[in-house]
Amino acid sequence: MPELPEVEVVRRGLADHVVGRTITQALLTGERVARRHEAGPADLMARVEGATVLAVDRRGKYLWLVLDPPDDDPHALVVHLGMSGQLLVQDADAPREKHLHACFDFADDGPQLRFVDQRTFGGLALTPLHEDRYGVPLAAQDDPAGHLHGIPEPVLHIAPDPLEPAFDAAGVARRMKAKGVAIKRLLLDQTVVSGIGNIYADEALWRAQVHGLRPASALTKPALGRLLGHASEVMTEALGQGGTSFDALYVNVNGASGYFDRALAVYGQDGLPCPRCGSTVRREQFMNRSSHFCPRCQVRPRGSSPSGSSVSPVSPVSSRSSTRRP
DNA sequence: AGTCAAACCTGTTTGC
DNA sequence: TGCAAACAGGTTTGAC
Repeated sequence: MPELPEVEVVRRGLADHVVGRTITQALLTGERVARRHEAGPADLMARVEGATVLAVDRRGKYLWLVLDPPDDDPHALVVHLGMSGQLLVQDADAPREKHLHACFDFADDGPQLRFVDQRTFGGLALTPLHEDRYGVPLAAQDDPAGHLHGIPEPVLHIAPDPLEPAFDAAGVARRMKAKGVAIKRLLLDQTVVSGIGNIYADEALWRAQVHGLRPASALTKPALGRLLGHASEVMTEALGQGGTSFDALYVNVNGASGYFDRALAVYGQDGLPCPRCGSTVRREQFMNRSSHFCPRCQVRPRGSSPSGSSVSPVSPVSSRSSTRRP
């Protein structure tokens, strides 16, 4: 479940279902799921045994279980869902998923935590926590339980996401303004701002009426600030709908889908009318991925092919075409 | 340094 | 109908 709202849905599910529980056994299948864990899957399995889950934190698309291990050396179990990863809370006797790669049992004999991943771009790693470069304190004073927070090693290079207190929109806008690269590239660059993927990049650009190929330096700082505001807003709205899912691959810890796909303006809507002006939404390849945009609301920068002089005015419409999902 | 394509995978949809 | 190609929410790597 890739982008920020979907990962946050999972984080909340884990906070409800695994915090406070003690792991009695971990079972990882194959080498690949722990390929980012230097010491290998056997080491990971051995070291989480007996650990209690203190909290579940997230930055961008990364999430991690803060562990209180028996040897008192604070660590986090970092999870990235990749393109198709799922964390599921399942009864121990529930059938084994086809792409199950990791399974955690708890001392209370309650439901298991399972990591299921069809495409195996996701994975698990056990790493120490570090002081944040961006302002999250290693020991969170405002945590009533006194739990250790901070940022795990594989997440240190990731910038804050728009939904966390450490996010500095003006600072990000300033950094973007200094670059001559396409604005969509920066929205997707997790070291500039994290959590935004292909869906919410396209939706934020549409809301801001900016074409993704526009050089960031050609936008004003206020315009960049507005774009980041739209990104934050669209992801908050998606979170309120349980995230975006087109199929059963993107589900919460209970296996349920979110509903934000019904509210998408451009992503996956090629050939359908723009909800704002009625022009036909286009899909084009740029940056090696599909980009969806309204050719009228989002003016292509000069010089980018195909030459964009063929945009004809279309009278505004007040409601969506019937070809859209009702 | 910055940009691009390829690589990592499996499954589904689309096109001939 | 069958088969192949294209495509999918992400990140990292290495080659220019």
